Amino acid sequence: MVPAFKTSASTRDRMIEEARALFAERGFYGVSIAQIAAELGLTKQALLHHFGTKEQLYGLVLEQIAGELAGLKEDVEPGAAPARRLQGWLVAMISDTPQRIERSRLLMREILDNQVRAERAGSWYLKPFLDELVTMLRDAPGWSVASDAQLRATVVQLLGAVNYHAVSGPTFRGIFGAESAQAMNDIFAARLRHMVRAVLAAGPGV
Amino acid sequence: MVPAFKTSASTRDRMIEEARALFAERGFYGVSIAQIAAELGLTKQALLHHFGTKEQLYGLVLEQIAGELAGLKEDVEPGAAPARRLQGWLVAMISDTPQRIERSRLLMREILDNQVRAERAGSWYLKPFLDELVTMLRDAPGWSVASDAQLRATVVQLLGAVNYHAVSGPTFRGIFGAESAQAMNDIFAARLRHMVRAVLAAGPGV
DNA sequence: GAATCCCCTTACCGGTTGGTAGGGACGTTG
DNA sequence: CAACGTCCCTACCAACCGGTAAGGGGATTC
Repeated sequence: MVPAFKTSASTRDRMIEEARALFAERGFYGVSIAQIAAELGLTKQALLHHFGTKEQLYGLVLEQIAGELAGLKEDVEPGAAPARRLQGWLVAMISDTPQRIERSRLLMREILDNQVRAERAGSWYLKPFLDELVTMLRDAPGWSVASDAQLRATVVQLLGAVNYHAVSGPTFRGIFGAESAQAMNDIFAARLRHMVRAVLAAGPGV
Repeated sequence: MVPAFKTSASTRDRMIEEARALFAERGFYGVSIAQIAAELGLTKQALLHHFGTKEQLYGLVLEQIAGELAGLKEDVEPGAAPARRLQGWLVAMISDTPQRIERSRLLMREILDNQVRAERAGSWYLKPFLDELVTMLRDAPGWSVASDAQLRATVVQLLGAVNYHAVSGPTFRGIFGAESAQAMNDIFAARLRHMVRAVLAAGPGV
């Protein structure tokens, strides 16, 4: 009986996956490494064996997410115009796959916490991603003359709407019920497409 | 020497104030009651004397915020048209007074955490506030025919942009520097006004 | 078959967590 | 002056935190 790969690699991946889910759900300080390990039927020392410290495990989760974000450029309509691709990317981001919601939650938590844990090694996972969005926006017609501050303010506006929607989804589901939240989700997607179009069309001057 | 009020009330208020600042900065699990007390030169037992448990102290902070949000309706241009007041309120929210940023941070954390701690008594601070915004929007010209889901999706869109901006401010200051962040802030305020105007003018159909 | 490496275990560490018990300083009230 | 309530203290607790030390089982390698 020959396993296709060493089971060790798979265990390590499962650890990162579980850590990602729990960090997204409860935050860095809200989860202990023992809890992550227990979820996989292991002890915390198994985790420490692979990652050394809790901070490093968390760092790997952020790295994984940064990698996903970096790869998004190619994922969404690679040949299309920049404006079209920016829109496609933002709309894709609000689809409610568990992995994407996890990612939004984790990024939001990282934004909230990073000034507290700024000293952590390799803390700046977000900057390349922001720069990428800024670049996509700058390539849109009419936006090449925009200042960096204008581009960033616009990106934050769009990103904020998208991420807030993703993150607040469960809460609204709790408040208003599942079917109402689903209706909200569909309408939000339509509104988002329109908003991106309107923002791009209006240009930086506003 | 007769104090105007018992100093005890003042101490209690200072405790809530300090707890609010620290919970906003580091989150519920990121702060210990001993740290909150130490910031005031007291021991954690002084805190426990007033509030019983850490959860109850946190609950009081949320209650205080809920009270502020409930009072916002009167604060901003009480006589103006609903659309105008909604815009005024959203713009006021992004002004960077420390208390407002704290509030945004805490609300964002609550949204992220509430499904984890949903069982905590009186968890529903957000609903009245959301309902209020929805009501303001429904009173805007052209929006009276909108469905609840349409109104909520729109509110989330606006609220998301505003809160994300408030929360991510420190992070962007860290990434891009203070002066760049300030320029971003000014531009964002202008964009926000325009966005609210555009959203209100476009109506729910989009 | 001995040595080695990988993966994960039990046992343990010092430090911190939220919370309890009890007492003392102080002002108010009878 | 005695009784009492408020406010905050020291002392203490069990539970848990992240991390270290050491070793065992099992496959791989020589």
